[in-house]
Amino acid sequence: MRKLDPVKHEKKRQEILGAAMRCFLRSGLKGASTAEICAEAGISPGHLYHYFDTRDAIVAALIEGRLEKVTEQLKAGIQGARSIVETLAPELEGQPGGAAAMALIFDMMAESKRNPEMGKIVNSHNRGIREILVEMLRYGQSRGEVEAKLDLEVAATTIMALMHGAKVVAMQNPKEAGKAMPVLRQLLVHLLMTPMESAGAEPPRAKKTVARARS
Amino acid sequence: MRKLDPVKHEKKRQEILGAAMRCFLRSGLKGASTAEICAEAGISPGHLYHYFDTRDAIVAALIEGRLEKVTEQLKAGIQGARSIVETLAPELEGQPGGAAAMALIFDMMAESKRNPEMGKIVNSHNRGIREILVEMLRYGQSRGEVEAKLDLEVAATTIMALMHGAKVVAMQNPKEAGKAMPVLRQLLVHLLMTPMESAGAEPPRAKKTVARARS
Amino acid sequence: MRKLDPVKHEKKRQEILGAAMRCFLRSGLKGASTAEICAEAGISPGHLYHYFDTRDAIVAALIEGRLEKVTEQLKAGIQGARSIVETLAPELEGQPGGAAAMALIFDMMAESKRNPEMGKIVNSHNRGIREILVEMLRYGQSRGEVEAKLDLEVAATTIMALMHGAKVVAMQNPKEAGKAMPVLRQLLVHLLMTPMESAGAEPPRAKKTVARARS
Amino acid sequence: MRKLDPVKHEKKRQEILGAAMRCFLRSGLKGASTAEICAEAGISPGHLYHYFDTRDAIVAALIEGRLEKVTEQLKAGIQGARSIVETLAPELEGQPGGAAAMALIFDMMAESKRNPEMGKIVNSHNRGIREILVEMLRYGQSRGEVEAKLDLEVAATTIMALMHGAKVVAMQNPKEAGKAMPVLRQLLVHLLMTPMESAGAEPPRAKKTVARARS
DNA sequence: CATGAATGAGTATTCATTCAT
DNA sequence: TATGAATGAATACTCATTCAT
Repeated sequence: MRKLDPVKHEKKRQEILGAAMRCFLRSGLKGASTAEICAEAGISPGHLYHYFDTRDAIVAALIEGRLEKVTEQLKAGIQGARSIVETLAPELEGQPGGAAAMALIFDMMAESKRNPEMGKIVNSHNRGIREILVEMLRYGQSRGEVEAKLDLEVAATTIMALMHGAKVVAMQNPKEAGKAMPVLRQLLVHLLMTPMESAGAEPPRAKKTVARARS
Repeated sequence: MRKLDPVKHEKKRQEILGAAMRCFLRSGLKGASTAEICAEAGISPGHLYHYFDTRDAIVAALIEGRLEKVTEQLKAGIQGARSIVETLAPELEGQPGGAAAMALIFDMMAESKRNPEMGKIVNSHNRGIREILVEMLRYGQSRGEVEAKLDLEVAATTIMALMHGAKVVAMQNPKEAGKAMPVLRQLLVHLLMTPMESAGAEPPRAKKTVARARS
Repeated sequence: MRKLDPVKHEKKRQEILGAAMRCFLRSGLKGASTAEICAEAGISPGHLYHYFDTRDAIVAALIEGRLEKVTEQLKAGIQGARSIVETLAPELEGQPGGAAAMALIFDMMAESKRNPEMGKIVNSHNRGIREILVEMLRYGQSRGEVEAKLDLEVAATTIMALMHGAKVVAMQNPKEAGKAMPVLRQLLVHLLMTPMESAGAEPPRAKKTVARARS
Repeated sequence: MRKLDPVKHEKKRQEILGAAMRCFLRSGLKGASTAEICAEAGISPGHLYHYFDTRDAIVAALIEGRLEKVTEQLKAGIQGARSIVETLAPELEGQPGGAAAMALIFDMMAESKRNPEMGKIVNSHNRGIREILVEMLRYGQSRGEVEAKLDLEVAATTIMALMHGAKVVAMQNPKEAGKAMPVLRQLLVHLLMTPMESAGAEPPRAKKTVARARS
């Protein structure tokens, strides 16, 4: 008798989160008020707090959810045995939600720099994504898809930069960005595959080698 | 809004803009209130409206100023007869203002997607920057620094993606990003030197070089 | 509000009242919310209204209960055949609950001035207490413990003033108040023993002195 | 040009405080909302915060003001060369504002137990009042109006208890309280003047006396 | 040019209470 | 008997902006 229906509760929670997402897409992370969210969700202002302690809790849940989704997609890509480039290609293109979704992502990034609570969430997920990328690259190395001597950590960071950069230009100018995507893809290929001329001589600390990064 | 002494007026205006910038860096584009700005600028709330019709006008002026600065820097670089890579290198690295400055840039980008007024400003400047880049690349071609067959518009867009991507990772994880910057630089070199149409072709210039990263 | 098992119902009611009292002591009469009370009582917000029609009903019940307790204590004192001074002495000292309990009493007194419903309750109990005191004094007269000519109604009011005054100083400054209590007790003795009509007369019983207090 | 008219500012501030006091008298310290206060003062909700940082700041200012008034009255009394009893007599009677004013005083006392900020204010003023009383009593001793051996600190505390007790009964039952006031006055006289029988032998620590107080 | 008084809609959040289950 | 979903008015407080001086 304690919890009559935790399933229903969670369902409503997700419903509200959906409404909140629509509001944030429409009005921005700071621009959407609790009133707007309640109206969108079709609930009373007080009722919102039955599901979330705080407006920030909604934002946090949303960021977390979004990042989890990205993580899952990457993970799914890695397990799908497709080539790394094919797996990452969609990330180099626009988001499904379009410009608004990307604007929201930038809102979130900016917010995570100012609100330490969200900074933690975002940072932890960034780390998670980089780990996935590293794993993906390592697997790529074992298949010969990725240059063996590549410093995977640094490569992962670089890939993230490519992904984010692609998103920015996609947001600002989708048309031009579309044309640039194949180029970005070629840069990605180049990053993964660069043939090393100084191949013969690899000293333990790899003097003339490529993509050597040290933590 | 009448100005008796236009010089002094403009000076004060810039002073206020400086104060506003400090506030925006501190509290975000939406987070800084006019009250905060007035306090920082040492003026009364009413007086603010002698210099700006609206809070948004401050934001617009600030965005405009910031973009003009970037444009000028690029222009200065092009005229300094340095190589393209050298000119663009600083853009691949962190901003002077640090993470806060980058967070603010993302605030601005997000805002420009939602506020059409600012969208216009940002778009026009984006176009300006791309034109500068194109010009820069064309000049590079004439010097043999840039592959002749490169589609300059597309290359410019790609460069902008690299620049933005670098900023994002620099904001989120300055340490790792520092290591990735040389790699991004190598990708830039590759972009300029490679005939991108011939997919993944053999780059004759990628000799001792590519993607060597070292902290 | 229907009660199937009146005994159990009343038991639960008292349980809730206890929880409410703890909340009121902690957060004040206005400061404690129904939510806080429900949490403390371990029941759901809706369930509270099976036992009380209104938040005010809880307050009323609590005031009533508290006053009944005081009344009973006084009655018990009177029947215990102890001297009046001994019976009243504890009332001149601090409350068991300490400062919080006294603060709550003052909350209640203030509330009773503004909420007529509670005013009635408090007034009726005040009258009850005065009657008890009068009865007590009359019995004291019959034993020669109380001056025969004393106006008992007035004396009872005065005693109530002493009791309340003691509580105030005990709440505000328990340390100093502790030293003043014996003095108040002497004033009580003086009140009972002196024919008050003869203004400032020579008190034959004030032998070994009054009001000598030491810091 | 800095401050156009600090006098006007202070005047308005006092005006608002007056309105707030009326609200607190009407609805209680916790019961009066900022909206109610603004309406009573005839200002907009936002404007209130031009004069006070916080609702609590209003309460604090009000408590402080009220206590200062009491302090001044006592001081005026002491300097007016009237007898102590005459000076204190009005304090034993009802407040000018009637029951509501007293209810508010009890609200304040209760609040000062829960809000440390106000606790400080109230405590400091309580100390101030006790010091005035002590001074008053010392002066009385020099005039022979007060028994020489009286412990002035303890006597002051006792007097405060009488004053507060008088207020409580005045609030709860003004009619009966009116009759009791002369008795309280006699108790006060008794407290101040009690002739010590064990007068000859005053050991430093007052052995055989009565009203020996010890914590 | 400059002040600060003034506004009123808007902010997130809390509240006592009701109701379907 | 008991739950927790749901309400909507109320809470203290902030905001960009206007205006008389």
